[in-house]
Amino acid sequence: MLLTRLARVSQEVAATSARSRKIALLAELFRDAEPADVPIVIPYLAGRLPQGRLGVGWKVLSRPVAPAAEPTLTVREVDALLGALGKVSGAGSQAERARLVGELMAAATEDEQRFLLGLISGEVRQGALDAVAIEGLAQATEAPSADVRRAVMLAGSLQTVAEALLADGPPALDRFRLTVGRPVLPMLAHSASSVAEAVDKLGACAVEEKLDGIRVQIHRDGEVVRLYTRTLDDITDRLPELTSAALELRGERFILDGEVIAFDEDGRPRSFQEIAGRVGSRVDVTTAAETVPVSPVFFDALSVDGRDLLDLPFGERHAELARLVPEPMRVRRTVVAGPEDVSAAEEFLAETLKRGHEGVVAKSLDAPYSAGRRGASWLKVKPVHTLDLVVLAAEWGHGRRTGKLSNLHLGARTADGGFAMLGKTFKGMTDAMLTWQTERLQELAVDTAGHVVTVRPELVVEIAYDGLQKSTRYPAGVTLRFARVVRYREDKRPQDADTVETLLAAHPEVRP
DNA sequence: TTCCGACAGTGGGGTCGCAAT
DNA sequence: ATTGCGACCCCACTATCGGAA
Repeated sequence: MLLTRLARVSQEVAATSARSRKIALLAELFRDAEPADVPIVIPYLAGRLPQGRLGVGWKVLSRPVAPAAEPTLTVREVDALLGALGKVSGAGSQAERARLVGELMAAATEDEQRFLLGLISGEVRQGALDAVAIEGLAQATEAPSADVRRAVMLAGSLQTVAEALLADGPPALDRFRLTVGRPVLPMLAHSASSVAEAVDKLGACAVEEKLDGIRVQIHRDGEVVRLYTRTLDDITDRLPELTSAALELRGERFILDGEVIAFDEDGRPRSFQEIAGRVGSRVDVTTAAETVPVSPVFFDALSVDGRDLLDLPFGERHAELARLVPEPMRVRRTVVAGPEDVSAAEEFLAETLKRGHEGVVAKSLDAPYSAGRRGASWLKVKPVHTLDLVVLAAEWGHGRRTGKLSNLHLGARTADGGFAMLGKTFKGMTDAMLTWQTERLQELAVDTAGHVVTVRPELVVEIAYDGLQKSTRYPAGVTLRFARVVRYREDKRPQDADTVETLLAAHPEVRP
């Protein structure tokens, strides 16, 4: 199949906003793909490269290359070239990668270049990723979409399911079962603004500590243990403590879901930054393990002794977990009967925060494990802090925010009467706010060159954030975690904004 | 008819590791 | 040695479609 066909379909998919139309367009293309093209065409149209990342980013992609006049590239040629690109390493590799990208782009027409650019940079912006591609695949093969989706979650890969399905038809879906050693996409949580709201929605539920670490799925088959992250990367070699912990458990074969965290000498949880650094360390694992030893804390069991527990209600899965995992290695929790019990849940949240954790997750006791989905049966509750900060500058947006000032630079007052930048945010704005702030900030602009518009520090904005963390980037030595806009405070003047001093006082556990 | 779940998009900060300077 | 870049951890929120209520 020619790449130009994919580029054209991707453009059509992007042009329509109707999801049903996107699905139909993808299905038509999938039907026409030759078997050898399938493992390439499916991920490409889901906006992803089968090779994953290539070591090529904006720096290389932004170099313009004269396009070819006629479309001649086949998807298999492109795949072969990108495959080679991903394998380049060692000295001179950056130049070699740039050369290969240049070669590919020179062989592509203008439309194809645009498509390849989006693909390699991970920004296809066609309004269809895996979930829509799954629907398209289901339509193309006349398989029930729920079955296809389930198979993809269990395989952890759209591509393998697509190949099997297009080769052998719907019966091939039966081959995808929960298997120890093959990671499944983890279940995710929604947010609730309070414990009361969460308990109200769920009724009888477990309220569990929410630990601020790294999600881990642990597989044991006899003496073999493997660990996977939320995105199904294998991190077994980086966390030897977890392998030991898994081997000490009573079961021989199981899949558990949990979080990796670390404690300091006083038994307080270490900061997310320290844990993420540890999990990210690959080269000198021994030293990293001595500096920041980690522990697993489990909260769910997906498979025990070859039995698939995914469809069991959470209450029953937890009973299995409790049989296998001793108390200290399980997440702390309390069970509430319903809204009449909300004070117990609130008390548990207060205790959890006192122990230094992030918040709680309320989980319905009768919900199955919805792999890969952000089910409404898990609701996280975290305390939210707010500040009044001053807008120091704004950046022009991309994609659907093109032409709008989007990303705000936020400052707090300093002792000398100036402002210290604490970070940026583009979150929480409605379209109306984007339009309004684009106009207002341009009135305040003092420097409009480049993609950052610097403004007079006069506009006060209320910002919500999850916490403070250390920073080497910002002048106060700290930055806000997950900052988002609540509303503009036109009733406040910049001299009414919060100061760095009060911010630091509110978070005594964080020192710049 | 209205409501709500699921999705895609828009990027944020930090850290590590590798290659280039 | 230091710097720049890319990959991957964590994440919030809004707009929109389309099925459920």
